[in-house]
Amino acid sequence: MHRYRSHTCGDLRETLAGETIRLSGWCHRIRDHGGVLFIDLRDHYGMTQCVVDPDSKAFALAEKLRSEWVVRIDGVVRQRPAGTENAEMPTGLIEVYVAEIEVLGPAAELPMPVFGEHNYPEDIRLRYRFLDLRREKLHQNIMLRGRVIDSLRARMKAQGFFEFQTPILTASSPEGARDFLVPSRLHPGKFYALPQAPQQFKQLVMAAGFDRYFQIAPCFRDEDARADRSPGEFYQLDVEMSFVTQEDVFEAVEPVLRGIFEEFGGGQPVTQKFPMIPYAEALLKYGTDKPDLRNPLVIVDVTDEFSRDDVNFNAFKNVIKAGGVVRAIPATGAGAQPRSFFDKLNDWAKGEGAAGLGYVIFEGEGDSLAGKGPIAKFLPADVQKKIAAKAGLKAGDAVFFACDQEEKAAKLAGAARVRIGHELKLSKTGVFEFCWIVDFPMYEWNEDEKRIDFSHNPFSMPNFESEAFLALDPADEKTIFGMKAFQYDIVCNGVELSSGAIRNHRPDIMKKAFALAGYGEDVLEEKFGGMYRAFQYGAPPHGGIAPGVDRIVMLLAGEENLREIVLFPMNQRAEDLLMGAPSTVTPKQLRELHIRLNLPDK
RNA sequence: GGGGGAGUAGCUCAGUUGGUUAGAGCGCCGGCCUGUCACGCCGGAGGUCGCGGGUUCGAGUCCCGUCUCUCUCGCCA
Repeated sequence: MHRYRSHTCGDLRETLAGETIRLSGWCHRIRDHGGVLFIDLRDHYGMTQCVVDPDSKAFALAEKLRSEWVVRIDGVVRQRPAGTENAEMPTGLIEVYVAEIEVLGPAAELPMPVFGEHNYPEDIRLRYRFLDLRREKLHQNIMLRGRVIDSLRARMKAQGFFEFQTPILTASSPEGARDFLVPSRLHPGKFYALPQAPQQFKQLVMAAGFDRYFQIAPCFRDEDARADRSPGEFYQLDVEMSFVTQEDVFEAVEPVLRGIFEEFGGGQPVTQKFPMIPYAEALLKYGTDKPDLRNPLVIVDVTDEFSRDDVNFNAFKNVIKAGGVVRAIPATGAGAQPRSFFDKLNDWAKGEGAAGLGYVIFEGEGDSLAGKGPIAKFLPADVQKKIAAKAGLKAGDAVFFACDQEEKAAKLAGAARVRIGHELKLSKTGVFEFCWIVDFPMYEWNEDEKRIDFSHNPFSMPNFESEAFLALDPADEKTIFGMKAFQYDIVCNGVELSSGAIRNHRPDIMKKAFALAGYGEDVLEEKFGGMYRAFQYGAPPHGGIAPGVDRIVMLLAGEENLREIVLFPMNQRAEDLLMGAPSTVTPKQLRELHIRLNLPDK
């Protein structure tokens, strides 16, 4: 017999009745009836009910066991007496009659129970993560994560992709997120940085003549956390390929994601052909570049309707005169809602910093729509009818209006759309709705620094004829801001899963692209020297994408926080409460690095 | 960095208008119990009410400060 076990706690079935076996595991739950005592023994594989009675020489020890003690049990498998089977347990037809118990690891009183599905404070869960991970849901989530990553690898390899490893200690990059810095001992005063993503490396891999790169890549960014954004570190399915168009990237990646969601999504339907939505259209119709398509509401622009001479609603007209727009958010079926529904949304909008949300409720039969509500009287009947037609409204529906400068109005309308869809329970559930967002603008206006800036990735190829791009006048802002890039996102259920681009592999176009954003060639040389150099010596056209592994697993696990699908996550303040990171270091360590602390006064 | 919420027993929470000895469930300790699977019954221990200050005859409760946790916005090419 093996020192610790002959079977796991998930193995035993009635076919093994009569056999002498050995199990090791955790005492999940103990039920002591005095004369008979039940121990649910749990391990990674399952749970088995073990029984002890006074005829067993293990009885005295069994009475001392407590939750989460680790024990070895020797006993005989037997069918449970008729009427005591438990259909909810895979091992529920049998039990183990215990002959001997050995305590392998006693447990102190628990700061949080493993048994049950209660919610516990995050800090306790994180400090005692090893206990939290024993709980069924979290344990399953971690196993799901591993299976998803296995499947991603298999699917990528099946498509001819090859996994490469890129450095973790690299150079600080000037754009984007804050870097995590690592001081160099050999070069006092200099620092390595942890990669925000292997972006430049994967492009260099293409320049180096490899093809179809992928990596389950760790990425590090020193930015504040969100529910769907881990502080510090996260993983991407990093992908890059040579001699490809945007469509080639889509065709490579779409089946991988669709397949993963079909394999692990619990049978929930997955979008078969991801629709392509231009960025500008997404902002208009959904008020965001990561629309949740489960929500059927579609925003429309009604600036023209409110601009008409026979409309006297000056609150909006004055904003329109100042360059603003009016967006209409349909609220299907909201006519039946109480007044408080409309007031609550209005209050919420004010809390978001907006002036408010105007609304009209439509009543009547068939063609005889009649608008009601505080601002209906400012709108002539045919304007009401036009708005209703545009927004697809009928009697019994309502419509909300967001009026502001375009960017703000779109954002508010988008948030209102989500809220209205949620309140009215209009969104589909139990589906994964995917889409591509395409045609991102290449440049945007940087209001803080009053200059033209890259709107996303400075390495993206502008969607613009090469010679015309090289000849562009930096003062031609209309053309510059109207220009799109070969830049795209994948969105699923309102979660941005992935961002990618066809890269700018031509040094001349890159130089021009940076010049338009106000950067000289010296900046290009200094900050992206390796890559810029590589592109001077024969670089292939290439492009890629990088879906966020953590967010994929989060969606598949049905969780709303990344901490539920990561083994040892940090808290919101980027602290690891279990390991005690970050921590102070010894003066010797600092001396070797030639670092002296200069801490802020408390 | 801004805003919201929270902090009372090991854990989850209740605690009225400021008023006697701060309670319940789970857990823990002891006792009873031979078929439970959220076992049941009886008893017990366990509290700096986050911390500091203030108002008051009297503060878990009101005020000020501070710390911690959490959500959210800024931020995340």
